[in-house]
Amino acid sequence: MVRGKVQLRRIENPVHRQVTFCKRRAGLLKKARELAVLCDADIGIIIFSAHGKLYELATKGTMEGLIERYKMTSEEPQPASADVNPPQESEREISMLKQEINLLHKSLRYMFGEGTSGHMTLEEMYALERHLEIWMEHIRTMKMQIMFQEIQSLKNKEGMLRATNEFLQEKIVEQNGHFDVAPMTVQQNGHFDVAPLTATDIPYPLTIQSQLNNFWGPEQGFSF
Amino acid sequence: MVRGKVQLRRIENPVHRQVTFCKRRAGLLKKARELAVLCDADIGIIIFSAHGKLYELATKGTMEGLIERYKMTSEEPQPASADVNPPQESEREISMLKQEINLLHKSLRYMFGEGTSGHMTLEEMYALERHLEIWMEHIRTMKMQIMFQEIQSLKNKEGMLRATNEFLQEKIVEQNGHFDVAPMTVQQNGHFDVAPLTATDIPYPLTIQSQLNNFWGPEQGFSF
DNA sequence: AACTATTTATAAGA
DNA sequence: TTCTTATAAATAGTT
Repeated sequence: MVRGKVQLRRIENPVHRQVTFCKRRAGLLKKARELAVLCDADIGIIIFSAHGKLYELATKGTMEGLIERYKMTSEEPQPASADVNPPQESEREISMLKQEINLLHKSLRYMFGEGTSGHMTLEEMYALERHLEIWMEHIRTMKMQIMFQEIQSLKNKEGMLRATNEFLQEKIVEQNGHFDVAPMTVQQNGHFDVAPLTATDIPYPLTIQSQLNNFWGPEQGFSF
Repeated sequence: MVRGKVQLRRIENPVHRQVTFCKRRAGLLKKARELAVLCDADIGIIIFSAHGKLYELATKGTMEGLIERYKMTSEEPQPASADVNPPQESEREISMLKQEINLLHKSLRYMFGEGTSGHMTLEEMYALERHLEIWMEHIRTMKMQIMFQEIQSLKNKEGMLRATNEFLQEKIVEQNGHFDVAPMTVQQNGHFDVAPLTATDIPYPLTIQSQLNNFWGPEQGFSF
């Protein structure tokens, strides 16, 4: 454009070309900055020199941000491809999602006793606490159901055995006319004391265990 | 500029601003095209007007192509900052993370019976199946521990009561010289049959239930 | 990198 | 928006 109009074609002289590239590149970026300021526009410019060197300008935020916005805007006509956020948004979202997944994994590990809770941060512990409150409700409900079943079963068995004992004792009294068997008592520690008997090493039928296995069942109990 | 130097600040008059935007935008793009041709450069320009309208120029290939090249070139020098992925990568990652979180939430809901499994897709069911396999291992382990404790406790009680019964029967035989009490048997259904006794509505001491509650404990059992 | 003669871009007005 | 035009800005060629 000066001192001899420039032809709109590649400058063959490498030195001339390099100089012109340098000058015009600066001019282009200056014009872009002016346009951005004067007209309140957001401009991103990417320039690759003939040798592949990168020059860039982003008049607002980062180039990545402008690119994201570009993709959002230019893809809108095709609403098929869903959420393309600005990059800070994307990164924040990724970070938050990763955090949540991490917490869920840790929670599961923690719940099932695989992880050492020492690896959790305080923040994670707070979050986990909230989750655990909900889960504890479910667990308590399940526990209560199981307890109820178990208690019913034991009540039944205990009652039967006690009735048998009473019956036998009555029989003895009936036939003997006097008590020489002390009444059986159930202690708080869950052990039985029968006065005239040393209750060590008393054999018991395996059928009891079989029945219990059947009651809990390999597919029953906690298998929900 | 012309007829009065232009201040490098936003043009307040909206009409002037719009006109200037139009003119200078055209000029900028023209300059960019000239630079690209003269100096054999590849240039991409993204312009967002103040109202969000997009204008773009790519002197070689498509804007997407230039963006890809930009990301490749600009990320190479900084291998330190971790995952600044190309946008498809980011989107894919977000999508996958969201999917996993969704699955975990659904799994928890499913596990604790809140959700209707009908809302899960086949893919989710497969993934959940893999998770459940692991969790089932933990649950089974826990169940086995509880079963073991319970069985030990019941063995103890049953053994005690059986010993007591045997002792009482011996007592009777000893004093009577003959059997008129049928031996107690334990059936597969978990009910006791005592020959001379109709075992309905037999009272039992509440201490049994108290002991069981203590055994499971409001803070014991599943409270891990 | 600096200079400068010109061309080019463009602000204001129509 | 587009055209005109006076003038500022950009820059090719030179040093």
